[in-house]
Amino acid sequence: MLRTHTCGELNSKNIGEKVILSAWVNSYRNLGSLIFIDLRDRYGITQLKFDLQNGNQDIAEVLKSVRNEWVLKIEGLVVSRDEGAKNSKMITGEIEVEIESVEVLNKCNTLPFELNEDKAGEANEALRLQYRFLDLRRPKLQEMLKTKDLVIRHVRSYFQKNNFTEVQTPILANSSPEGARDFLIPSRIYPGKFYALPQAPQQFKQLLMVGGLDRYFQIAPCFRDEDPRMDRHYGEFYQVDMEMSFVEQEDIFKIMEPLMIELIENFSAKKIMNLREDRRFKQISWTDAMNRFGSDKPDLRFEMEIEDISELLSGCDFNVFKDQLSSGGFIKALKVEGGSSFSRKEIDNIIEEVKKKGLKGLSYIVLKDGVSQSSLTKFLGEEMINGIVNKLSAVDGDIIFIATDKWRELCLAMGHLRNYVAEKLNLKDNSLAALAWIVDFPMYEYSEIEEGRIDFAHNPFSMPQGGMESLLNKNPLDILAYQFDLVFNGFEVSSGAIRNHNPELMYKAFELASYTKEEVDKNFSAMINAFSFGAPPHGGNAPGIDRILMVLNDWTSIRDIYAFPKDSKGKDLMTGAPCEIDEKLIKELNIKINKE
RNA sequence: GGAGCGGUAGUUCAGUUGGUUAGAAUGCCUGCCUGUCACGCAGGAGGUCGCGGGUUCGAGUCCCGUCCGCUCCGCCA
Repeated sequence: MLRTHTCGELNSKNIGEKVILSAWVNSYRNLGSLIFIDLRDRYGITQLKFDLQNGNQDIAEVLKSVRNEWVLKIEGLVVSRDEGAKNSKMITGEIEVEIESVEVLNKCNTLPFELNEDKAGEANEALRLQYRFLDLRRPKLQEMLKTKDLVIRHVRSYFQKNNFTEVQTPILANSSPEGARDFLIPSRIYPGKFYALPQAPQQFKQLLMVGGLDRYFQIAPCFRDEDPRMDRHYGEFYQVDMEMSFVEQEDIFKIMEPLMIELIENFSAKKIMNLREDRRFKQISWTDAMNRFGSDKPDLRFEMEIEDISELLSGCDFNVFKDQLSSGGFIKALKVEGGSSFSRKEIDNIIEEVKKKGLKGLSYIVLKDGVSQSSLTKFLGEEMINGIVNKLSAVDGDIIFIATDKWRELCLAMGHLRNYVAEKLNLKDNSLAALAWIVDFPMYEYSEIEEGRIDFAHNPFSMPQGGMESLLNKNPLDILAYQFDLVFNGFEVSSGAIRNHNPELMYKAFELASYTKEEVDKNFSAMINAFSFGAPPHGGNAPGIDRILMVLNDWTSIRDIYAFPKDSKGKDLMTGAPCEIDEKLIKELNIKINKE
């Protein structure tokens, strides 16, 4: 037998028992004639002791040679620690185990980095990734994997309770022309043809609705070959994918909201704010979010709203503003409470920061010692400056930032400014959870690739609000979609939509984005064909499980949420993937490698 | 593809205006130590300062190139 107990469960009730423990050496303290060894497993730490002077000398010799992270099996007697030798910080601190026999189950090389980050700081991530199996021994990562498991269990049981069926959709799927870059898999049986790993089970889950499943969910792997970000893991990630039939947008919200609240309450200490009176989530239209917060994923833990002052300055003589207004641009302002204390250098840094977003300049009004100072005064005059100050209800001690540009660029730049300043002023309070739905996304936008062309703003499969009538009569750029995101502390944690289930509507929707019927048939034949066999109205959404965990735990890197993450260039530093492949296999797949 | 920051002992980092033999903590090795719990004390080993070139009497430090990592932009409906 290798163990009778784990290292986290022995206490004063076990005093007098003979036990067997097998685990890792967390640390050892050789006092000369007495040795203490902390034995660690997933469950905790138990202190072992042995009298080197008076005890069995064979055992003493073994114990003296023991080093960190060796794997030991010991048999011993649970004894009470002397008063004063008890350790209240340890769960097992009332007792210790007197070693009666020891077996070294395995030794350990000198570690490539300190497992205890208190000793030399947390090691370089690349090194930790290379030795991920060691990194995983640290309590922090043990805790993460445990929490992730509990969250997924919670999600599963929630959907099962609500009559959803979990279905596994294919991993070997078709390449789709929309969206992200695909991972391709060459077909051996059909030379020159490829499978693609699904970017999301989007099409399959909609086909499940046509198949009458009514309520589907899956902890679904998704694959996208795009460069990573701190909140975006390279290559693969998991979504809680769900879809429902015979529902409107509100029905999806009503299923998702209690789940999100449960997750936050069960798996974080965050206090949920920003709820409506009826405990429902607030909804902000996309246009509103852009105008007020300069982002389609605003951080709502703090107020600080952007104000439009275009009208106020419509008669101004300042050429920069005048020109922008006359060519359809806007002027927006952001008040930062207490911002008058920013130094000249801090303000310069802030200006540099928003210039990264394409803004040509940023003006400001400082309200200090009862007067307003601004380089704009000589262009706008006292009266207009006062007008701006009044409109923003600014008081002494505040600073107002002002910028002008085309609407979209201006919104995003002001949003970046809002975020940057909030971080600087520590307004992002991690003890809070602010969620909201961003709704009414535009269906179409001007293409960024081709001048004048209209393209889908997001998902071509979303239902346009107003249906066929909108598609026929409205300016495409004014058509909204039943498409929504869930934002949580400034992160987009879910994205969803009511789908377009009507073939005629779908052809028309694609037509407005300059797709011919032939192109639609070619690329989306499975969907369109299925929808012409009595597809029910349906919709759903897909929260990113890793991103939610990241936000819940205030982790600053999504890689921390994976047992075996890729680095930011898509490499697995531990296994070496991706790697070169045997010539034979390549030949069999009928592909050629161009090694230029 | 572009930008910013970084790369010095096994690990985490410091290293001034270019100037003697490149330091600290921790880890590793040896010795001492009976109540430690991040044990303590004493000693020791350990460095191609990412790599290549250049400037200089002299380069970890300055310049050029290059590789690697992280973050951001592009990209990701």
